[in-house]
Amino acid sequence: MPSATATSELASEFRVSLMRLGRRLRLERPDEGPTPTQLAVLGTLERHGPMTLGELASHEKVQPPSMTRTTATLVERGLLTRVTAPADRRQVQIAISDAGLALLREDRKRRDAWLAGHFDKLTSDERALLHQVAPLLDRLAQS
Amino acid sequence: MPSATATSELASEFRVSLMRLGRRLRLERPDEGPTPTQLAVLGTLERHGPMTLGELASHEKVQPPSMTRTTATLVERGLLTRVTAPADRRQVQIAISDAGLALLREDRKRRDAWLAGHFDKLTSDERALLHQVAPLLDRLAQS
DNA sequence: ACTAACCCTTAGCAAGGCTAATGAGCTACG
DNA sequence: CGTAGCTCATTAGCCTTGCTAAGGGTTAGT
Repeated sequence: MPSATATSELASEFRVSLMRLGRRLRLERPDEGPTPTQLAVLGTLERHGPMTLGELASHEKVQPPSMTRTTATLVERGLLTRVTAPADRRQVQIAISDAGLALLREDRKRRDAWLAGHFDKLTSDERALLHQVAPLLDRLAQS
Repeated sequence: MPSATATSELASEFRVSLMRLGRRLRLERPDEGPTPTQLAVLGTLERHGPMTLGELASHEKVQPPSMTRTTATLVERGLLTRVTAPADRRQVQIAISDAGLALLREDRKRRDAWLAGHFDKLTSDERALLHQVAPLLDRLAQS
């Protein structure tokens, strides 16, 4: 049974570790390729299909203006398509384009290289741990 | 035995989840209090004791100029002390001040409130999972 | 038909990464 | 010694990516 202190301590260390790994991952970005934020958007659209800008924003835990800008960049590069929703013309439907899909797949091989590389060095127990923890992170992010 | 695809997929989803939770955590910041970056620095200094700016930067996975700026802000607010190292006067010793310690402790209660709060809602298995995974994240960040 | 609510965008700000170039201090070697 | 070169930190300046506030177009409700 964890004491209150232990829980708070866990929360604190966990958060710091999270941030460090986030920064470390950011370092792996090649200069040409998409940024982590952009990649997250592409990945989400690939996994969940087209959605409105607002849905996408709330999914990614950012405010709509931030998503407007992020998607604008990606549309400019032809990686997303963006059409006014026919049913409700206030909304904008965002979808990943073929070019986006291609880039995503090609990029993933390279992008996740070191992470996957290091994953390979983990024991299978540790890998299983990460596998279990990913949805948990999402549940925390949702709450 | 995980296939190459599964490993890469795990890496990818894990990364996206990581980013989302990071953003979600960022939202919890009160307007007055220290930012996540600042808090990470304070926490690291509390846990590991005084160190030079360079050590701190490499510990936190940022470049020295970034750490110069971050610490400058914190020194200005009296949360860190900063003295030229006597042995090597190029170096700067950074330490957390009493005010910094006080703020850190007081703030942790509040800051980690929702995370700890949600931790409390997890099963103890899940909590154990997070406990195991924090050092793992650090190992990945180090590599 | 008017008003209210909603979705997105525009404008502008802050935090916090980065690189490149500079300054100050140490070290090693002729 | 003295100087040439390295190392640590800083300065200057850039970019991304969060945010809020305010505004425009669209829809829905009375």
